[in-house]
Amino acid sequence: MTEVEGTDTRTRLLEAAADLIAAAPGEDFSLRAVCDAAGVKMPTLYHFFGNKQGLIEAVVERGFDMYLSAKSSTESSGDPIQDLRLGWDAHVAFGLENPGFYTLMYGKVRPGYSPEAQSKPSEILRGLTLKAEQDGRLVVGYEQAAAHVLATNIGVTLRLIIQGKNDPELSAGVREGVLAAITGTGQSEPGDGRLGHSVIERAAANPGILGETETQLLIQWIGRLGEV
Amino acid sequence: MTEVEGTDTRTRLLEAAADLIAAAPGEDFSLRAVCDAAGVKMPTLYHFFGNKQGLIEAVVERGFDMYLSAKSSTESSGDPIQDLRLGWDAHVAFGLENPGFYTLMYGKVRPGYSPEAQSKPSEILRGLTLKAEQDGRLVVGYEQAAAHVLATNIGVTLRLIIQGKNDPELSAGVREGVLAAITGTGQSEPGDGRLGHSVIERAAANPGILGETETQLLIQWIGRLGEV
DNA sequence: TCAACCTCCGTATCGTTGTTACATCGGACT
DNA sequence: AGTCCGATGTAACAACGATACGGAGGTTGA
Repeated sequence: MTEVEGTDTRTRLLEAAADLIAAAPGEDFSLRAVCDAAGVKMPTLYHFFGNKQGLIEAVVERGFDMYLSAKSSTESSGDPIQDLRLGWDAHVAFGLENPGFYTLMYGKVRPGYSPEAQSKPSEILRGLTLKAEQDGRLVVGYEQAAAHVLATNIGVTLRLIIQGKNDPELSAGVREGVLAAITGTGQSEPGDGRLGHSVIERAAANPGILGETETQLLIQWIGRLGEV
Repeated sequence: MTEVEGTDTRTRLLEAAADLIAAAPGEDFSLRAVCDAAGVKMPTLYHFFGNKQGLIEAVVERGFDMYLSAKSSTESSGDPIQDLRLGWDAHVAFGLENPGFYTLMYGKVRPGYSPEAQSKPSEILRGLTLKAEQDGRLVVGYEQAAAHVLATNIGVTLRLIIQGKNDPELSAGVREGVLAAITGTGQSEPGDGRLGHSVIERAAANPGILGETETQLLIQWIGRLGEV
């Protein structure tokens, strides 16, 4: 810009690239456009990022940071399954709000290609399923459960991005189906250590029936029943 | 070329493009390479396909034909749910065997972009879920069920392509979870009168755990959950 | 102090890409 | 025979990613 530019060049390039990507999702943006927006020539960009892929990865990493900071603020209900639910919704919401970033992060499908930054959210997800497993809530291994959740969560989000409009019913439907599948809801025998899980799942899946506080209380009470 | 060329030029271009795409998934192939492989100059390609996108769409359409012919040969069990299962597996198998085609068909994620040829398989899918609905097998609308199946099926397939190796456990797990979700099997049905009985009995048997009023409230809430 | 050095950045250029204007050839129809 | 149209080639364009090269400015070390 003609104004003073307090931010350093690298950051300016990164933000310019992020803007262009957000404006036109996909990776079909021009490095020259990025340089123009940042008020710099191309070798400068190459100096900082090596090549286009380097710039994209830096942008993606930045996107994941945004995603994680947006996610970490809304994820700690105590109940791991409920955390999975919140994480699912946060994932979908981020994808719909930032389709440009999201398609770069999860929409690029090449065999063997998995951005470095993807590992962090996956780690968090596995942490949640591990906790759920330790609580005896899963009927499949925690890694299997995490893969199950991840694949479907991405699938739904990409689908929603493609069709442009959000579809809470689809997202919630798939989400509950997935959670039911990994928790074995409906197949649990009384007294097998998973007391009341179907009730909890059902209540949490439909917060409108009981209301948020009642649902939370219900989960808490059933937990106390199970402890004894 | 020097050899005889029985196939017509358009087909040769199509096959050359398909080969290049299959060799290096994605759409980052050169039109000149296609022309060289087909023994033709570029204006010929433009004469038949207009532009690169046109060529890609033609290749995609060809891919869908392959997919459908591979699918239709293994899909008629009479039972719509079982057909969905077979269709799911055929979908995954095709994606893993033809990642190049598949990523072009379903891996391209741009808001509002949906290849023409995609509508055919989606139509078939909706036909199956409609039949299932008419048979009274679904607990959600057939369109919702179809969207549910499609999003997860694509999600799993893309995931398997990315991680290179097949994972029948993941595919089957998600598949059964999805089918359970749309058919209602494995989940406690609304109004089946059994939701939370073990919880209620335990609470009623031990009024000291929650206290009288809480227990009463719990029973009431679970009743409301079951009514819906 | 001064020369070596490193970071940052511009000039100019290269090879490749998608795309198009224009010309050519050959068969089909009138 | 003449005209038209589909199919193909020649040549060129602009935009792209990438790179070789050089220079300005500050920092460092003897």
